[in-house]
Amino acid sequence: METKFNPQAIEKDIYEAWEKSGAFEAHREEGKKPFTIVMPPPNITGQLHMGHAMDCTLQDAAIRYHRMKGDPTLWLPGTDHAAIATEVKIVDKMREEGLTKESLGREKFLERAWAWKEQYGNRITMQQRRMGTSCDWSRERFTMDEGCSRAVREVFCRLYDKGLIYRGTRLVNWCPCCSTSISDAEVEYEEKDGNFWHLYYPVKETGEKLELATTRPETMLGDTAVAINPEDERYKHLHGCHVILPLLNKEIPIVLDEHADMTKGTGVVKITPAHDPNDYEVGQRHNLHIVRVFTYDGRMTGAKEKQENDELFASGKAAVNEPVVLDCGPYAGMTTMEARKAIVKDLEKGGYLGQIESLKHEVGTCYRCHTVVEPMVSRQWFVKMEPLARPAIEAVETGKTRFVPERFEKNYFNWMRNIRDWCISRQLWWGHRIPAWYCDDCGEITVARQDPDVCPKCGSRHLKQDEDVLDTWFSSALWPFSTLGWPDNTEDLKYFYPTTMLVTGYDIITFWVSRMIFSGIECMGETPFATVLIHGLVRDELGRKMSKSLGNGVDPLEIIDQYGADALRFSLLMGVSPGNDTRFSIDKVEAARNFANKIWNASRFVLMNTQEKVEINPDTLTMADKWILTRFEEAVKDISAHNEEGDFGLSATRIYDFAWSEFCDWYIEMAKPWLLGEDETAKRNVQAVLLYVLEGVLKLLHPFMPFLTEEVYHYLPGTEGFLMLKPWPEAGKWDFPEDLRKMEGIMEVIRSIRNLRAEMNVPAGRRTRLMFLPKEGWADTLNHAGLYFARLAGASQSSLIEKAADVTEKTVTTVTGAGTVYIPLGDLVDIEKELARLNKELENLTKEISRIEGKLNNPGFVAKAPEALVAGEREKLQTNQHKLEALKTRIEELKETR
RNA sequence: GGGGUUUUAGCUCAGCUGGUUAGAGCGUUACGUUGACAUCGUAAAGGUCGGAGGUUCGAGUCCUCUAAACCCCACCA
Repeated sequence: METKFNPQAIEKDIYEAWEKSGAFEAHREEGKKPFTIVMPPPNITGQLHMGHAMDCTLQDAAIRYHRMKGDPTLWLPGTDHAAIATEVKIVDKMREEGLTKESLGREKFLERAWAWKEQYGNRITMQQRRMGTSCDWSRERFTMDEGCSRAVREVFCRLYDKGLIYRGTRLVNWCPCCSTSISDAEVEYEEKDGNFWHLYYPVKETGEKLELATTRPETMLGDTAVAINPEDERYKHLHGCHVILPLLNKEIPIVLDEHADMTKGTGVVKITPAHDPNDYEVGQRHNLHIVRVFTYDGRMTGAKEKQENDELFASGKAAVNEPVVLDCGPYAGMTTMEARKAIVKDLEKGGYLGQIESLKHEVGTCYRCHTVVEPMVSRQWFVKMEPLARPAIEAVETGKTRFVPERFEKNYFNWMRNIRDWCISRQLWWGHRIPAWYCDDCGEITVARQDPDVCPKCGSRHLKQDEDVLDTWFSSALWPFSTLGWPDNTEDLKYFYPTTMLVTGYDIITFWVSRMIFSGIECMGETPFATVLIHGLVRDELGRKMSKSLGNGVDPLEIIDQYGADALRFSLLMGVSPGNDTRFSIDKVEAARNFANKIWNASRFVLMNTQEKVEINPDTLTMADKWILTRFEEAVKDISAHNEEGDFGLSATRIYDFAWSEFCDWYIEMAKPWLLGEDETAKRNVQAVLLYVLEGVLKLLHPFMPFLTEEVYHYLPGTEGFLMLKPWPEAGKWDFPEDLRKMEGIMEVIRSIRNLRAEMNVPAGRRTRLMFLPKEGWADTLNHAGLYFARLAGASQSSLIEKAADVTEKTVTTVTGAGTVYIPLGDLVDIEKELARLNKELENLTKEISRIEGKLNNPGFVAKAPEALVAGEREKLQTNQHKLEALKTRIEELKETR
């Protein structure tokens, strides 16, 4: 073994060996409860980032832990086609070549998209392999593969047949840049500077000027009413009147509606049903015309759009509330921002413009391209949410699905209880095409599992499939069961559904988690997972979100190349608590790398001293052996418990502390004298314990640092096969509380001596004699610890004395729970300094004693605190009183000698 | 407007159902290469746990109020 752990040299080989051997593959074992995770499928848009790395690490830790525990485990991987995100990327790339979607045509475009999927999908799975991901690649899926597509179509048809999917003309969020509708969840709000333009609309009947305010004057061409509150005293006289819409000179009604808030502005609102969600609803209530003035790519409509629209109406195929399109005349073809300027200017000219206030307001933007979204009335497909949301809410209320940490339930409920119908159609080409056909002859809509040849109503062959595709989340919503073979009732589906745990970030609870829950209940009759383990975001060193635009993203692969996958994984777990964001820093990675190296070298040490497998002989164990075995089992219990809870941050910290501080810094150091000594029994003892605990440490650490532990395991004598398939350590074999107590007493003595030596500036190389005046019950233990004092406390010789008076030389002293330690230091001892030091110790001790006494003299404490606690305090008091006595005696002695 | 998170050592963060003198890593200081490891060891300095009340024998931990930072949802014509 090399003196340094070199991850680059081993990771690739180990991963290939694992994968080739089939170690990742899931096996159904009837009668045993499986542990199942479906991996959140990364988008095929690019490459993995730190968020994926964390997601992946958490899942792999859970999977490896359960695999070692003997649960049949399935971790099902895959990728997501990410309709809009991928399409945007492909179009961008085409633009560089001077191509457009339209010039290429749908078919050619899709060819490109599949090629893209091939390239980037593979790149992602390669990256996942580098992370050490132990998922079952034989079951890898893609949201647009044949099976998933079949599931999508099946769900679409079922919901359609039940009336839960419908086509309707509604106001939707429209991204003019991506040129598609997007769902409510895909709108992000950003604060932007804007203005409040006050406008005057003349009242036809009275001639007065009605003042109102708007943030979007360019929509005024589409106004089909103004609203006032029915209760508003200021405008009672206007009930039933009309206003003349400036610029267009068009008469529109004044309607009475609650939406008009008397306390805001003038209490008058202009109503643009085609381009504002609230106005749309007002329009529905009052049966207003809907006039569309924007094109789908964000410009003002003109003669061309109007003509198309007129033709639609003429053909009789217009929807019930199909909007009318306005030819905006001089504004036609302008972008909305250009039109805004022009219209404001013209309003001013006409004397219709009042004051302009500036304000900040939240503006909806597209989550993909951050273009301001335009609410638009258009014909889309929707999922009726209310009936689906109800059981999904109940599933979480009743605990069938549990969020960890629990607080994220509130997010979920908040979203689900205020849910609106889900717009699922997208005006894109990359995705699952909507399985609906329109008959050119009779207008019948056919939704079918199999592509129809003829119209089932009129028998016509002139069928056209809907041009749109489905929202990418429609297929991801089915992921927990579509990937297991649904709609067929496969063996995998029967055995692994519902899955055990879903691991994901809090940012996609609404997008994804909620939709999987209602889809699972709807299609499978059962919630798709028992636990949702939520983690936070990985931020940069300054706490900022990692993003392309900031250029502060860190590529996981670069970190792996430099420090190894284990270091990266461990750094993403250490000190992380569930649901909270974490900052990525190279310092943490280095700390993790150092830890890996520490384990490597500890293993190297054990192996240099142990050539063959040695079994533990319980009869010959020393105090130190029993101590480490007991502490090991405590670590096993704690780590197992944290793993069960999905609290891997605590597990990682615990194994770090146990391995480094207790095993390396203490036990290995205490083992050295025995290994170098003559006593063969003692030597074998220590070898056995070293091997045993090391193997245990490797197992406990394996879920977090799989490569290192697997590699080292192979060097251990008497091992064969993969560590990843070995059983998880069990506690319950070793428990020596008495030796634990003694050992800790000795450790305190050693620490005190080291402390004293440092304080007295004793050169590290200078060995000194030690004399102990033991406290009752400790003589034997101290006597047997000579080797440890020699090794760990710089003792040349240690001996017991019976009374303080036996000390005849100049010494410094430290008082411990096990007794008083005298260190003859000759010339190094300055009596005055020593007295000052001891007096300070005395002071501290006195304070501590009075604190405990205060506690014990409190009748409430003695009466109400648990007995064990009170007893503990009493014992502590006693120990400290002993120390105090010893200290006082020592001070007196010193005073005499001066 | 509704909801949530965070606030603990110079920095990054742990601290489970309230119970030793509040911990770790990094950084700082001093000493140290004793054959596993300088990607190391030993020791030290550093915190009235954002503030104010309260509950309790006992509060970093529970409750109320409050301050600051951040996030989610809804809305702003």
